Amino acid sequence: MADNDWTPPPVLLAVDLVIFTLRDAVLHVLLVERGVDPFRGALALPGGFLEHDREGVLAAARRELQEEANLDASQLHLEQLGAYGAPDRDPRGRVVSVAYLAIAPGLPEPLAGSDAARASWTPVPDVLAGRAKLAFDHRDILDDGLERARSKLESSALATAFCANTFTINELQRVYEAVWGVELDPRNFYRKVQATNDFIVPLGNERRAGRGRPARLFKAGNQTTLYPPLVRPN
Amino acid sequence: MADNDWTPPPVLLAVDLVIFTLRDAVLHVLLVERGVDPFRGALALPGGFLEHDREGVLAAARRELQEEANLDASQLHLEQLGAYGAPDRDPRGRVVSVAYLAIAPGLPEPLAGSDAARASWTPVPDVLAGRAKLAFDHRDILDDGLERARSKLESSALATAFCANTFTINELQRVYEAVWGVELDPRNFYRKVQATNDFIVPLGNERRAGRGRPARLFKAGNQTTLYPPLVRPN
DNA sequence: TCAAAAGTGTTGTAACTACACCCATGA
DNA sequence: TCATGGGTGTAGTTACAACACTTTTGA
Repeated sequence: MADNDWTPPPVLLAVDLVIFTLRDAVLHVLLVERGVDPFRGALALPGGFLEHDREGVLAAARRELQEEANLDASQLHLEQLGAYGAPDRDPRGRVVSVAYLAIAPGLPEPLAGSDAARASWTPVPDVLAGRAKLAFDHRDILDDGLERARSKLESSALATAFCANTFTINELQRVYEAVWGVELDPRNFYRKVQATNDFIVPLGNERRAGRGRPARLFKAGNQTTLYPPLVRPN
Repeated sequence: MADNDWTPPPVLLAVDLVIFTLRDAVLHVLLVERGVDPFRGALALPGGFLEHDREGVLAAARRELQEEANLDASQLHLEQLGAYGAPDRDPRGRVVSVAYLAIAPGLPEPLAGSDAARASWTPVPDVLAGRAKLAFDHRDILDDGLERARSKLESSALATAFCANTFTINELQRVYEAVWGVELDPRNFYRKVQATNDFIVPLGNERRAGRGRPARLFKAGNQTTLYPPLVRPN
């Protein structure tokens, strides 16, 4: 912190959100179509500026989550990714953005709510393959968010944030497979997640899904760190 | 990114640095004594405001590293920790700070250079035990920086950033012990670091240190990720 | 009775902890 | 010749990938 009376240049502060969910066993990210220049018509991460100078950065992230995605931050996993402050990242002027990573369970309906009209779930593989171009440096932010999610699946119980209140072990496995982009052995996965103390807790009832043996239902346990970790292949 | 023409409130943007080094096998952090209110006389992380509105956040971190610590950023490990944006974190007004973690090799002299006069290396255990109080939310930032360093020692070659160009395996072990706050078995450590491909490379020569068998000298290899990781006990 | 999904057993191996032991040096 | 620190050998253990196998269901 500078110790003199010189006044530093103000910058505009924004928050951007990387919101992941799983839809049909594919990882999706919420993107909005921009209605104004720059990058009019391009896709961008949802986000916005701080509303007033008493609003905390985390509070702004929660507000945008509600406004742009109609999601309740208190029900979701939300963590900071970092600040993006390259001087030329926004052609309009000096904007520094603090990015957040949010994880939502798969939702039956795409989205509802006023501001969320332009928002849509986009398959992450489409973005990675370059089939969906992002505005500003949002591709970098998305890459960082994806890497954060991938690495936190290894050592934390983050995967349960992708699931509904109750889920089967197979559903949990699909989370790992979609985020990591790999296939896992269901038999080894089955034992590994159950061996980790209080990662998932059985509910006693089962779910019949057409054919095959019914799967036991689980809910998320209280454990936040996974020991031993589930290490991704490669 | 908001799509309207309303002008958001500007905030002041600062950078703060968590600079770690090892001195006499104890982890130290660089702290400066504040010369002005608020928190006059208290200790704080080195840092400062953005100098002009074309200065990138990373560039500001590098500049502060040079000005306040007389350290050359191109020689050091420097990575972003995150943004600290609680609305009441600075009593002077709305200041959002982007924190960086820097790792410096143990230096023979404390520090030299004009602005660095008030800066001094403080033992991290003193801060953790509450024997050195920090201004603002700098204690939180320090905690986050320490946790980041601890976890990156596990899976990256960060430990070599604490060492001089050439070092012995024992010196590398002291890095792990100081940062993790544990004791490690030197015989297992010896093999583990050498088994990791291109983590450290032997130089062929040795160092005599008074008594005992001379130790082989190594330099950092090109490997950045450690596989298998060195996992900390507990 | 067959396909599909859930769940169990077992083998071989990588990587680790713990500790006994030997080597090279200065005092 | 002893203390000190460098370096090697090895037994017991944990965790895991790979895959054969059994169980339970719907069609």
